[in-house]
Amino acid sequence: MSTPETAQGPAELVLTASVARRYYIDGRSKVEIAQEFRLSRFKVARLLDSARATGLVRIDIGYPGSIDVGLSGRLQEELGLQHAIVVDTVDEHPASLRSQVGRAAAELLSEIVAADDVLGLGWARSLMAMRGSLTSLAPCSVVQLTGALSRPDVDDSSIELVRDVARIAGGPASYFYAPMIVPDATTAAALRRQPELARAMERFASVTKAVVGVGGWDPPASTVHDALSPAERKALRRLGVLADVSGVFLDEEGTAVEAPLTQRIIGIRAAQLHRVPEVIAIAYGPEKAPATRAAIRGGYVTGLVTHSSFARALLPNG
Amino acid sequence: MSTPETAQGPAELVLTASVARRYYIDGRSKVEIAQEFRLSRFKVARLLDSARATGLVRIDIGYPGSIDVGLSGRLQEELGLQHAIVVDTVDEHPASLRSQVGRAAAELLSEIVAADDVLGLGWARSLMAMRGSLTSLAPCSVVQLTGALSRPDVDDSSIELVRDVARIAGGPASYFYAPMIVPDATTAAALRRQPELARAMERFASVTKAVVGVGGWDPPASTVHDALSPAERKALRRLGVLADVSGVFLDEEGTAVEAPLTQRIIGIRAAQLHRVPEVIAIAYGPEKAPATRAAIRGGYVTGLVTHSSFARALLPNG
DNA sequence: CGCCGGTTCGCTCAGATGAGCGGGAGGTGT
DNA sequence: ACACCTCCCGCTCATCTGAGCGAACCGGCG
Repeated sequence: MSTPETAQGPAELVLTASVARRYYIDGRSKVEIAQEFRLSRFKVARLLDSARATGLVRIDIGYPGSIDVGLSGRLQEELGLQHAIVVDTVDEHPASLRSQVGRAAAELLSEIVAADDVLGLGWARSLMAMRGSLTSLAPCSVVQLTGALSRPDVDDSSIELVRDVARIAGGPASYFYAPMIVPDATTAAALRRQPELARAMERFASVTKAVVGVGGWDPPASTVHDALSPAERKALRRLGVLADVSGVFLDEEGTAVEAPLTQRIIGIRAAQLHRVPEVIAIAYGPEKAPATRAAIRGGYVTGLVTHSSFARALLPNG
Repeated sequence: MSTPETAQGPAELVLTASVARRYYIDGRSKVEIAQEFRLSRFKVARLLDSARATGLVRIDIGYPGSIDVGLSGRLQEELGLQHAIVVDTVDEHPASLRSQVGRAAAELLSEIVAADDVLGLGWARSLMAMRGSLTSLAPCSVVQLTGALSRPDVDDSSIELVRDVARIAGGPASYFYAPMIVPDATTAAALRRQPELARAMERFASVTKAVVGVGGWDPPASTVHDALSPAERKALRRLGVLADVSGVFLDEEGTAVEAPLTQRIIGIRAAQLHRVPEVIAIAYGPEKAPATRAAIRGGYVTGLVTHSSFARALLPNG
């Protein structure tokens, strides 16, 4: 009743276990095993089936490192991502999360970036953390995707990021000196016409891989959000903006929202970002899950590096 | 240094894990997996190999019941036994051991005895324990192999055992009323000529499976040993007797020893026992390991039901 | 610039494997 | 006693899989 258990006797059980060991541990073929035990190969196959069915043989996919491969795989499959890396975290402290996720992102980048790639970088603290762990990279071009957004608590600038990564890669860097948000659309347009910026922004079209942070509006957790006035925030919220990805505003469905503020942003535009074949978001802190979901839904993000609780928050069921 | 770890990046790791899940858990073929992931089937094979090699996929053979299948298998293989059942015991109390081992023996008997078998039964407390757990048996003949050996602490007689088992099996019983050891060879010879005994003993030759206990002389742990006088014990020891199996005395090599006492025993003879295709010993209490080893070495025992510490004592290494 | 050891990749082909089938043994109801 | 049923076994055949091989690629090094 309580134990479904196999009805077979102990001799068969021992035989089954021995066969299973020969097959799974010693790696012998069923034909060999059949000869050794004087069985038909069909009998061997049936014994192995029953060993699997009854739980005599247990196979589990382990976690030799800090990456939760199970969650990663589910995330990748269920959200249709090209890459998904979930760091298995117990410590949920933001700084710890950021460094672990940043390290995973650095490893991912080392792995998937080739010399002929053009790597676009957004601006986020998580990207800084990534750079901190980045030790090697194929000699690709590195492109700055947005202007700088100064924060009192972060002294690194966006430009430093791009130059550092380019230095590690040993490839050319495309960067420019401009703020991410300017006071009005006219200033922005003027800035964009500057030869230096115009040249840098031409390169957006050739970006093949990008790494970005994701900012959330609801709940608010975005570097961009923090830089705005209450009125500006309210305006965006009225337009249904839920997320920002490298200065691109998205609603719940992941559709790009053209806000007045959009005109004042110096950086890659929605259409260009959408055309980048691979956009990897680094996201931590489960409160950003809705924003990230929107970005993925809209196709603005095709890869994700995050941590366990975030992944679970993102997944439809558990 | 401390972690040999795979040198591959996280994306490959996740891919490998996903492929491994498809293959090992979902049971898909490598060809299918190759199509799903847009890989060659060779690549899939290599990923799976690396998953095994790096420990990403762990396969272990479990223990759903109380039987230690690993030890059982080793015992069976390394000692060349036809059957070996090792009960996984934590409690080493003799009575508990006896009942657990007895139960396993009962299950083994239910499993391997067929209607056309002739089942011989020796005399030992462990056989009593087996009978207590025996609930079903093919309708075979049951044959008493030795006379009775009364002990103050055991009220069941050998004959009861044979009749009980025959009743459970629903087959004919062959038994006789005689003591196991008689005072002299002449009395024994006279007894053996009795029609009743002679008829019963004729059946020894047709026994196809037997269950026996094993008695040890060094250290002493045998029902037979206990029934002897100090002088008799000394005589046997001088002849190199180390074990008794159903009244058959064996030396360290497992060779049958013809002692004066042998003539005084009513029961199956060494040569006849040796011809029984399958002799299963029920043994518990590691002190009997040397005796059991001798019995197996000599080919008098071809199957064993025992417990963990006994099995380990029996095995050459660990 | 060309050579070379090492590595990865995908091919061929023989051998291994799984799905499905039919046949026989043993149990069951009439 | 008979038909029926179910389980278990081993067959065939199409497919899958592993071992070994050569081609292509890569990163030094002369």
